[in-house]
Amino acid sequence: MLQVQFIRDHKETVLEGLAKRNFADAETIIEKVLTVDENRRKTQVELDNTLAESNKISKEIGGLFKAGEIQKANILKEKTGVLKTKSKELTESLTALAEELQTLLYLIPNVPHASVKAGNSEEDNEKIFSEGTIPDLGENALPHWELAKKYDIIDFELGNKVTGAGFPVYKGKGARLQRALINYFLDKNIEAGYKEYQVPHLVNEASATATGQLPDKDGQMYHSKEDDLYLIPTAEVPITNMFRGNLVQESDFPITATGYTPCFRREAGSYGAHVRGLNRLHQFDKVEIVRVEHPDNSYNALNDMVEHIKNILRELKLPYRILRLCGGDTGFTAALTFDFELFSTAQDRWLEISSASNFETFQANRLKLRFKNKEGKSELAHTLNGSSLALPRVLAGILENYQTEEGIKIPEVLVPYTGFSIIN
RNA sequence: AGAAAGGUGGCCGAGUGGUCGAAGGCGCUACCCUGGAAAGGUAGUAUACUGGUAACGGUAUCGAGGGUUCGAAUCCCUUCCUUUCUGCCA
Repeated sequence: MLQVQFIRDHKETVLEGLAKRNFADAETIIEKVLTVDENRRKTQVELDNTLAESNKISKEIGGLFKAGEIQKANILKEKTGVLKTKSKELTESLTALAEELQTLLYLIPNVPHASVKAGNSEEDNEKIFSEGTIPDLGENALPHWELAKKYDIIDFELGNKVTGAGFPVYKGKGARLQRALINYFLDKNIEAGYKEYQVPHLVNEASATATGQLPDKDGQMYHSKEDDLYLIPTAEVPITNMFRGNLVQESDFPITATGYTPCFRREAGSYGAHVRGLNRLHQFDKVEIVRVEHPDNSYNALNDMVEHIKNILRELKLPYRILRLCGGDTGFTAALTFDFELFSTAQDRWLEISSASNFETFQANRLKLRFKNKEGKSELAHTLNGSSLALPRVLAGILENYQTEEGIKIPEVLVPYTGFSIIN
């Protein structure tokens, strides 16, 4: 959520930013925000004055009662009746205006960073880096879902039976490879200075709202109605919310966190070949990294995160590229996002495996996550997060890119974690 | 799940209807004292919204939301959370 104050002071910047996202009706909404905000302030002042008067009279009444001047007190009492009605009305309109403002602000996405290019879809994303060799697998290369069946390491039908589509069962070496990847990722993150957390997999409404899942993506989360809890779509939600409402010291920066969790997504409305196999699931595993940073340092931090993820993919010897997302493809809450895509040789397409973003103050505003600056004032911090990394597509990439006549080789760095070097 | 007790500022803790944003202590900051430090002394030290160039004001906030009252941290209702006991159990 953007700060009203910011919109008030930097209207043009906001409009230019939203134009890069191709955000419809930006001008209308911003104008409305400004009008409602002005009304809100006016009402606030009027209410404050009314209450001030009422408070003053109450004090006088107290004094009169003490002095035994009951009659005078009773006269004043009548006066407060009018003020009470007035303040009640004003409170109601203030609440209504505040709600209206809030609803409007929830509609407005983050203002993209200066480096973000205008654009509508993934077509307009900029490729800024690529690395790794795409292996020559020959004619007989199989997509991962065929390989999974051939070696009996992932069972989609079994998951179907137990739960439904999009909930695979990992078996034998498949399960061990999955567990190895989780441990490997966590170890890499810890080595880079991230503190490991094990967090709840269900969150309350306040948490889902603070990181921006609600109200924007309501239908995309699994929801336990009875307890009013949401299954997390990403570890970003519980991890970032650990810091909700905090007032930290500048010396606490950088605050870094990593955690492994399963992620649950309803993925309502996804169909077709692009969702085959591990490409899109209702439950998948992911290791996440989160940072809370001083505003002056958040883009350095984002850079660090990108370098860190590069490093992991380099070690795994997987061919990948990095995209800087265009305005239209950048998530609602992010100011700048780098997507990492892995080349799936057998599917002949790029698969998104990580996304690293700086949210600037957009999340911190809802989170009320602040720090004391040098002047002793509290100021919103910047939050960032990234996947390091998402499991299923990395797994798919390994299966596909490392397939040989003899079986699927395991990347060298993973062998100490798996305890075997080939799946055959 | 049932019963009881409780939720007050960065922390501890007092406060059961009136100048209480809240005693006292700890912590923190500045200054005094000191060769330096400790101890001691003095002062300051919540957040949000809002008015004002500023100085300085106003309003709200004692878990949250309602209510009673001229007036609520204090009384009533709802709700959430914590602790203890009982129950259940990985």
